[in-house]
Amino acid sequence: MKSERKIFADYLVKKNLRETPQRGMILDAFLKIEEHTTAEQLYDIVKKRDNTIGQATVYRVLKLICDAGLAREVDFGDGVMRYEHCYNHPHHDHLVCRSCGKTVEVVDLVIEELQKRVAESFGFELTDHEMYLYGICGNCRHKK
Amino acid sequence: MKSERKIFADYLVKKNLRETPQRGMILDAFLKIEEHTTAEQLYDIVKKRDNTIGQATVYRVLKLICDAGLAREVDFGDGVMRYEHCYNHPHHDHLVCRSCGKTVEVVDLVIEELQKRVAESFGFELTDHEMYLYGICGNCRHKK
DNA sequence: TTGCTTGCAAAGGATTTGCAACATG
DNA sequence: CATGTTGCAAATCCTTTGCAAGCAA
Repeated sequence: MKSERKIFADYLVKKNLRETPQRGMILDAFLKIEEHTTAEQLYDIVKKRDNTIGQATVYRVLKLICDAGLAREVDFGDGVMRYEHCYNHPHHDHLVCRSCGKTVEVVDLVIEELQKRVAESFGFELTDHEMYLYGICGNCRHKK
Repeated sequence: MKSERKIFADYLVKKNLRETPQRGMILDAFLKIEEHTTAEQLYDIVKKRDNTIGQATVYRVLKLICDAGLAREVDFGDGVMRYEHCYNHPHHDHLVCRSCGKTVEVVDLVIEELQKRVAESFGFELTDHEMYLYGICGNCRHKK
């Protein structure tokens, strides 16, 4: 958490941007949440501490946090962008329960390697990928 | 194309929905396009034949076409939903060029199998998945 | 002081919906 | 005829932007 704040501060300096209480609060709130968050959830949290804050600021700061390499956008295709921690949190994909929404982070190195090969076999140089596995989790299956 | 129309007609009957010239036109236009299409592109095409048609109708019919099993939504994450043929067009994923937007359909059975196993290893029963491979295609790489 | 930041409200873009007029079976 | 269906415009939803006032450096 210390180093994240430092990274953000350094990022602001490097980009000639300013440190403000709003930016600090939003970053702290984001760092405190371990799960995926939406801009609105973050806004609700921060508003409790300072009810004059605007949603636009949350959106703007979230963008900065991503830019600083501390967050990453995750799109589950439900129309709302989610954000997850990026620092000390290497690439991974998501397994999502269609029933309860629970998500699990997954990585499979063999899949990653095969993706690269598939891309290459079509003459593409793979830059990144997105993979969402949807299913029904054990809990939900047993409830039925 | 014959059978697609038949499938759609059967679907309408089964759901107690009606066959209308608009639905026919939109389905035909969709079937004629082999690439991914957006509602707006389809709207532009259909409007040439009948300029009184409304966008809402296109959106509504596109939903019916998906429901009938003839189309499938594809989300490249750029804020616009695309639709692709589904009939006689088995599951596949997409390889997308970050530079020119060109897309290639890909399938890798080993990856598919591994996805299932990864899900199972977390107690999930895989229902479906989405995989988008992003990269730079050969053409774009050589231009630079 | 300089010019980045903020909150507000309005704007945006894609998609959906309410509704009265209109067709289909 | 009873219901679906349509086009229109207004409404949504999430996110972005313009702007004047407010702050950081």
